[in-house]
Amino acid sequence: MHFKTIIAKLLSKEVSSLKEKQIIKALEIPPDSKLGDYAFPCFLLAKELKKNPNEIAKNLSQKLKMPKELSKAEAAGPYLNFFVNSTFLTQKILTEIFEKKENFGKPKPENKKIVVEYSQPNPNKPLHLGHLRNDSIGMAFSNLLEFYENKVARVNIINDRGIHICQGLVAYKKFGKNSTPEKEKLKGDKFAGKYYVLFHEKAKKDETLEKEAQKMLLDWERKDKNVRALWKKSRDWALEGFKETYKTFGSEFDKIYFESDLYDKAKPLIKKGLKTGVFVKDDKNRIIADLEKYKIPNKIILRSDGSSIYINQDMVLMLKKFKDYKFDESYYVVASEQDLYFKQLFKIMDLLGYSEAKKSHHLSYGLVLLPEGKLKSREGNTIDADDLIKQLKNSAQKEIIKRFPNVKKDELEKRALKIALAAIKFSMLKIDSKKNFTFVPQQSLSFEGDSGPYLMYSYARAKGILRKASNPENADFSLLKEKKELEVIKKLWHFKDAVQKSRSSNSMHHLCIYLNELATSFNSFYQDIPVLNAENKETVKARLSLVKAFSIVLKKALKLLNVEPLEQM
RNA sequence: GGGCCCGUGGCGCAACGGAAGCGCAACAGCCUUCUAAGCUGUGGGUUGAGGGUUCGAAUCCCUCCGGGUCCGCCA
Repeated sequence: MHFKTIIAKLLSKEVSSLKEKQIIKALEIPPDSKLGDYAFPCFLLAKELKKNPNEIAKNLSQKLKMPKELSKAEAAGPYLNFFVNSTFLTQKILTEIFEKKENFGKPKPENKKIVVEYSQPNPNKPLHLGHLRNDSIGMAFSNLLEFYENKVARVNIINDRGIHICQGLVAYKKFGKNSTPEKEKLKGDKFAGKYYVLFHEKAKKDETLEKEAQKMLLDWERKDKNVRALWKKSRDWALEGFKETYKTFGSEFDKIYFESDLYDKAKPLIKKGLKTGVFVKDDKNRIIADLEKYKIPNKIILRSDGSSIYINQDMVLMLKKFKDYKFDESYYVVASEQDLYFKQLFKIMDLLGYSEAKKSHHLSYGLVLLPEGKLKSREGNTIDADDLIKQLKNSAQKEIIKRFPNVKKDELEKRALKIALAAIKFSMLKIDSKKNFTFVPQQSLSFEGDSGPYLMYSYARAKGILRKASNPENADFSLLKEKKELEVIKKLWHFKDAVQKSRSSNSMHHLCIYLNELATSFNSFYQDIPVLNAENKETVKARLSLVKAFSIVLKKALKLLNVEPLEQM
């Protein structure tokens, strides 16, 4: 039985006016665990009892008789604070962890099919800091959904069509001299990006370039052989580059969709919309979705010349995803700039009669900013994903060499990369996803304090102890009575709450903040309480069990965040 | 002009309507004992401003101020 239910049963005997359910709802978790594990706010009874809450709390604390699961109830001002029986809790939590292992803290299974779309790179620009936040969220959220026993499809969409693509191609054709990424020793996405930037430099002085790009777009749509061949070559270069970064960063996809396959397949949808009056022709001969009656700005669906608008491909893609995965839920991990766009997309598809729309959710996250302002790749005010990873990896290497001067080169590389990625991912996930993220290098890249490496370090310390001992069998958990031991156990107990908070708010920061608290409690324990040198063998075994339990939960949680822990660092 | 989001100690961030916390930075300590990427302590906040609702507001409502973002025959 859950502790809340036990407390509610206990209280409802004394407080006839409140039903058990109401009490369960009213129970809170005190801000500091020193105050208690659960709190009942006695304001709720003040009116009907005509007493002040402090008095009520005091009276109740004297009257209540504790069952075995609880140790005491203490009045603290207007709150009646309950303490769980720590021996009971320790036994329960540790037993559960060893039984369930990485399934400890698993919430009630949802058993749904879910599609998560994220990353959405642009083939004319290398991946940057914004993608790293996007991918971090997309991967971690997908992992979380899998923990709920959902079948998750991670998908990506490449916007490989349109005038911006042709701009890069024009520049390449004119100035590229049939060069290749190999010849210039550039990663494919960097190579493609170079010509896109070059186009905009040259186009400032030469207006014919823009016209050439427009002409190329028409040729592309006509499926001109030469244009298509060039286009495909360039796109594949970019994709090769992305693939490399994804592999390094740990972004994985079950499927990659291409806008070029989708953009012109919306005709039936548009026909349907016109027939049902969802779409109308406006005075400029454009087809628009009339959304004003829903207090959403109208959306253009087709240009006056009949050519496609970006949203066409997303309309098609939603149905394609459903065809491919029969999803119960579909998430779009896209920055908050596009809040309105997704409102429009979902409304339009809903009006067209597709129930997929109601299953679709925009997982909107705040922009990534630099202290000096917004990222603007065209103006060079950007942070390249590969560069950032490399830079962090270098500083991680330096730290490792300080500690292990004789570490082998490949081991050094491996560890440094994992530490670098942990730093990046954690710094991006620990902030409420709807909030803007200000990237302050000195802080975001820190290996200290509230950071990914801090968590890994705690894990490595735990593993360090476990390596030096044999597996603790038949430990007597009741020997764990130290305050610092109990603090860790209580944190382990709260793992599930953190998972559920992250799920219900669509933000991984709850889990991150929890993990930092968990690791802090462990480090404090580590500092004060000897494990291998405890006073007797039985205590050694009990403490080893605690260390092991901690390592199991932390490892699982890090994996949810898509952070790979190190056994040694 | 309208919509959405945000405003919490110097900086970056937490806080189911309930008892303002964490990390950097600053200052003072702790390595002959399981990894000091750590631990312990000190200082620092009328939660942008003003009203309202409530026993109780950082949190909900209104007004204002500041910042971001969107409102394209761009993607």
